[in-house]
Amino acid sequence: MANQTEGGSHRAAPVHTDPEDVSLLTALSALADSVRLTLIRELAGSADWTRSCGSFDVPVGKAALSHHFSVLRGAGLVEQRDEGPKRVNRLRREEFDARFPGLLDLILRADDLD
Amino acid sequence: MANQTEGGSHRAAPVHTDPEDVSLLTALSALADSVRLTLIRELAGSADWTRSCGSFDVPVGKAALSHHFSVLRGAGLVEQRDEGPKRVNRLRREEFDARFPGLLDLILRADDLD
DNA sequence: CCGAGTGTTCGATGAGCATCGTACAGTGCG
DNA sequence: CGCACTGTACGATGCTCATCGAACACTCGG
Repeated sequence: MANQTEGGSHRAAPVHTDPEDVSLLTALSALADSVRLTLIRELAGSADWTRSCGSFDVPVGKAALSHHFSVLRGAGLVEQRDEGPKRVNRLRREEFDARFPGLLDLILRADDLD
Repeated sequence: MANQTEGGSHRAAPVHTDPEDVSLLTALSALADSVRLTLIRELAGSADWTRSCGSFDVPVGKAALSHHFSVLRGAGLVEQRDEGPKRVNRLRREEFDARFPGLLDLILRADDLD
């Protein structure tokens, strides 16, 4: 069934995955990409719901960017919400950390990527 | 015949990478594979230098197995040594943990892979 | 109601990589 | 020495995935 609650948006709601349902392999695969790593780290440096998808400084086009956010949602790392014409993001810190303790901290603490 | 000293082996020594020189992306990429994850976990359940490469229960041929160990070495996760005709392995727990604190523990503690 | 801005979807493309089979190179045992 | 065992090197193959361009959908401000 569609879970389209209140009758505000006529837009396809982003599909989220609960971190509890994410396998270790899925989580690691989602993190093993430089673009997604950058997204997560930039997101971690901003307040929740303040960054739209297009506001990130990554060297890929819109289509690829949309794909990356889809992967991040599927790994339980990012939550999205439609706000006007934009889709704003939130890093699921607590939830993801409960499933994979320390992993997110490790990613954010690292000083070099490549 | 007892153990061989420095001048004994005429065999190509395995190329190792110090965990300190491993990037986060390289580490995550190495871990984001079910076969390698299995190798690491099986290795963690055995004493150091007791497991030869062929002694692991993974559904791949010799060639692929050799490749996986090469990746694990390159990520600073595994150390290898030639012992007679076999190549025995050791999980670099302390060293890798010093570079990426908690990551290895997380991998080993996880109860499901996929 | 139109147009600018934002993001998704679709099909195609290219690169990387996991895998295999085979040939090759050491090692040690009989 | 010759042979079984172990692992690596190499070339080929097939699949996954990151990316792009273009078309489409939705929102909001004139």
